[in-house]
Amino acid sequence: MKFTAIVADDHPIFRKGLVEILSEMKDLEILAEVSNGIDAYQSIIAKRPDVAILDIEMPGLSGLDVCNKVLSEKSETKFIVLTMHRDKNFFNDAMKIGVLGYILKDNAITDMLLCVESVLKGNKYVTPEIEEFLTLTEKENDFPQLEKLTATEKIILKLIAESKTSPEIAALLFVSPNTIDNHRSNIVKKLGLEGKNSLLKFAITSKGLF
Amino acid sequence: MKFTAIVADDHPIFRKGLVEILSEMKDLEILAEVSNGIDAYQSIIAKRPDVAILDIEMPGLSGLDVCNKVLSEKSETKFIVLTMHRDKNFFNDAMKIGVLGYILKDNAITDMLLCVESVLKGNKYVTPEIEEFLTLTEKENDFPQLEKLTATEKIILKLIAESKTSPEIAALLFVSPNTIDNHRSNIVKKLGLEGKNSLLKFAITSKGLF
DNA sequence: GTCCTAATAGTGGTTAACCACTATTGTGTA
DNA sequence: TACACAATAGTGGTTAACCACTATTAGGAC
Repeated sequence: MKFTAIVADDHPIFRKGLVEILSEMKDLEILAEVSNGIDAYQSIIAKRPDVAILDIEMPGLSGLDVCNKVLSEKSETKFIVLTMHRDKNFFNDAMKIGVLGYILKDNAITDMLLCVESVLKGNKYVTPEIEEFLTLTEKENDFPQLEKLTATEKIILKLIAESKTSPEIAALLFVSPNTIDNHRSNIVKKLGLEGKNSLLKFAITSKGLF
Repeated sequence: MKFTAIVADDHPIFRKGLVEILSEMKDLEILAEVSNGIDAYQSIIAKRPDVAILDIEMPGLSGLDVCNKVLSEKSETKFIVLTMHRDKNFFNDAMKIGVLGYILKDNAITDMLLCVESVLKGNKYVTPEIEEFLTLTEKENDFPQLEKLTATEKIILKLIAESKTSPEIAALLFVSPNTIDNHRSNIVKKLGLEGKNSLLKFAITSKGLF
C-alpha cells in the first residue's frame, strides 16, 4: 500500500524540487501541492494524508499554525516542517506542537528522503545541523499571558499583527465575522488589554514573540 | 542547435526544482549544476554556456561576484541571477554589472521560463515584482512623504503613535474632534495610506522616524 | 452524567476611524 | 490684490473594533 502526502510551500520552484524528489519514492503518492497555509489546512482535513510536508514561513497561516490546528483536532497525519532560518524558537515550537520531522531548506536531498521515511514509521527526524543552531540565544518570552491563548486565538492574533481586519480574517478562515469578533473579545480579556484598538497595538508591537 | 546552461545554487532542493523546470525546455541543455560560486566560475570558464543561472546568495563567491568576474573577461555567456530578498542594492548592482535576467526565488515557474527564453535572445528580463520592491526598499529607508506634513500634522502623527485616540488628541490640543478627524484625513492622503486603521499602523511601525 | 472549555454564531449597542464634502479665518507670497 | 495653503469646524455617512450578552455543539475530565 502506498503512503500519501501533501506538500505546502509558497515558493513554486522550491516546491517543484520537493515534489520531484518525493515522486522518486516509490511507496509515496502526493495527493496535493499547495502554496499557502489555509489551503494546506483544507487539503489535510479533506484528504487525510499520512504525512504533510509544510514550509514554516508561508503567507497567512504558517506551517506551524497548520500543524497546531490539525493536531489539536485528533488527526493521524504526521508532520514535517521546513524552514530557511536556523531559529531556535521555531524548533522549540515545532517540538512542543508534536511535529515529527524538522528539516532546513538548505539540507541535502538525502536528508529530506530520510526524514520522510523516518516520519512515516512514526519516528522523529531532525536536521543534522540541529546542534549548531540550538546554541543560538533564545528569545525570552515577556508575555506569559500568551501561553493562555488557544491555538485558534494565536492564529487570529498573528493575522491581526499582519494588519488583517476581522472581516478579512473571517474570510480567510471560512468562519463568521461574529466568531472572529468573539475570539477578539476573548483575547483582549485574556491579555488584559484596554482601550480602542488595543489589540491591534499589542499585536503589532509584540510581533515576533508569537 | 541546443542552447547550453549551467545552474548554480547552494540549496539542493531548490536547485533540483530549477534543473527540473529547465529540463522541460526542449532547446536547452544543462551542462552542469553546482552549489557554490567558485565551482560556478570554473564551470562557466570551462564550458562556456550560453546562459548561467546563478543564485546571488552563495557561500564564497556570490552570484554577482561570478558575473562580474566572467563579464570582465570578455565572455559571450549571458547571466540570470536569482535571489530570495527584495533588495534594491542587489538589483542595482546586477544591472550595473550587465546581468540580463533578474528573478526572485519566489517567482512563478513561468517567470523563470520566460526569463531564460528572453535572455537567450539577448534581451533583459526582470521579475514582475520589480517596481513593488524598488519602491518598498525606498519606503523602508526613509519617508520622503513625511516632509510634506505640516507642523500640526506631525504633532498629531506623534500623538497617534503614542496610542492616543482622536478625541484624546482633540482634548490635548484644545480643538474640536472634527479638526483632528480632518487632519487625520489629510495625513492619510499625503502619506498615501489605505485601509482601516492604516494610520495607526503606520504611526506605530514608523515611530522614531519623526 | 455533570462540569468545563473551545469554537462556533448570533443580537444589539457604542465609539472611533475613515471618507467626502463644504466653509471660514489667517498668513504668507507672487 | 489674488492665490495657495494651513488650521479650524461642521455635516453626513460607512465600516470596524469593541462590549455584553445568549446559545449551541463537541471534547475532555471527574
